[in-house]
Amino acid sequence: MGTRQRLITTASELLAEDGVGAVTLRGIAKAAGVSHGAPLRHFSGRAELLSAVATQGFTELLDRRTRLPDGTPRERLSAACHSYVDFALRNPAMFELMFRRDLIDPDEPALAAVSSAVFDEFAALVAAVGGHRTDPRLVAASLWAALHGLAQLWLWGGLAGASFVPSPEAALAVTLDAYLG
Amino acid sequence: MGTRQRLITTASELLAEDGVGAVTLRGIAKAAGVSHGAPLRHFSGRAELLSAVATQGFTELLDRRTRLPDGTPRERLSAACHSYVDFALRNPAMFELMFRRDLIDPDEPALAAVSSAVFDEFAALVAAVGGHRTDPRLVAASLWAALHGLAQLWLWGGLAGASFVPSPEAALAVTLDAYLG
DNA sequence: AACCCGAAGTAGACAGTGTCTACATCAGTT
DNA sequence: AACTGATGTAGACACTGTCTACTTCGGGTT
Repeated sequence: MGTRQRLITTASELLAEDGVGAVTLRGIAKAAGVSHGAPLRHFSGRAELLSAVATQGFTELLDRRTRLPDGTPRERLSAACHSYVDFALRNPAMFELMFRRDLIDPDEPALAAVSSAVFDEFAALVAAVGGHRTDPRLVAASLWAALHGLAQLWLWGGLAGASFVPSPEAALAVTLDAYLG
Repeated sequence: MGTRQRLITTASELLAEDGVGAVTLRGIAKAAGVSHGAPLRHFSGRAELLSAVATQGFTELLDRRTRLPDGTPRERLSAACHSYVDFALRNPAMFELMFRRDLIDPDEPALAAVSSAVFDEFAALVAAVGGHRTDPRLVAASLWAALHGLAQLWLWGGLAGASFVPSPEAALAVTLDAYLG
């Protein structure tokens, strides 16, 4: 495995183990067994390396979409929604990195391609269900945002101090009921 | 105005002007006209200062809730939803700071109090509308997450590269229609 | 009045960060 | 054989947050 790929792999491992704050260029280099300047021979800077890591995250998200179980369009859409929230809760650091535009470069071609592919796939699932009053892609954007906010708010622990703490599954059920019920 | 309050005010101004990345402890001190070590006489560290700034953000959010126009419960809830997204889009840096748990301390008493008050206020608005099949607070959590995700996704520009770019107003309309329609 | 003491501010230091530059190594081409 | 470009190293620089002396100064106590 070349140094470039090992840097990406090492960064992914550090990310999963110690969180976004621990993913430092020098730390990655040390963990990969190279000097602190070596990463700059393969990436223009930290943003480009982390963008490559985030691209892997979006790719896994896309893979989950293509491996949905058979069933009615509605069942497939519901499974995709569960899958999105499940991915975020299982890989909190990766999920955070994927939407931290101060750490990654959203204009990175590979990253932009796979992230918009994720949206297009999702929009196709929404369109397949049908029965909407407006453009399915508009509904898809709204529903995706709802899922995204659910994951984000839950990871943030924003409701931890409130008087009422719902489970993410229960909140997701309400969300799906609102859109699909 | 005491130094402590001036530090908070200066930090808020820097945040609004130059974004989250520019809000550095030393930069705040310089802009406030004190030495780089002075802030530590009033705050235990960066997290405590930024938590105070974020608390002001949540307080403004709460103020918006208490100044909703008269009308039916449904109209008031709709106005609150618009207000939330509007706040996020108008104050992107503040909105980002308010949910960056690596920069602030969510357990800060004042911050935890006002943020959960925002949720409780919102849950009360949802409950006033009525007609839900489940606990209104559960619906409130789901709807809040939808609004939050909408603002977040829009600020992130995640759909900028996609083949279809909806306006935030249109997406919000779909969201409200799903929950209230 | 003399003393003290704690709060507030300053300046310096330290480790850590991303990035730049000079240098070394080494395989492949001409 | 000599050059060349890619790859890696080591050092430096400016910047960050935080810690630790050191000063300054105003208000109470004795």
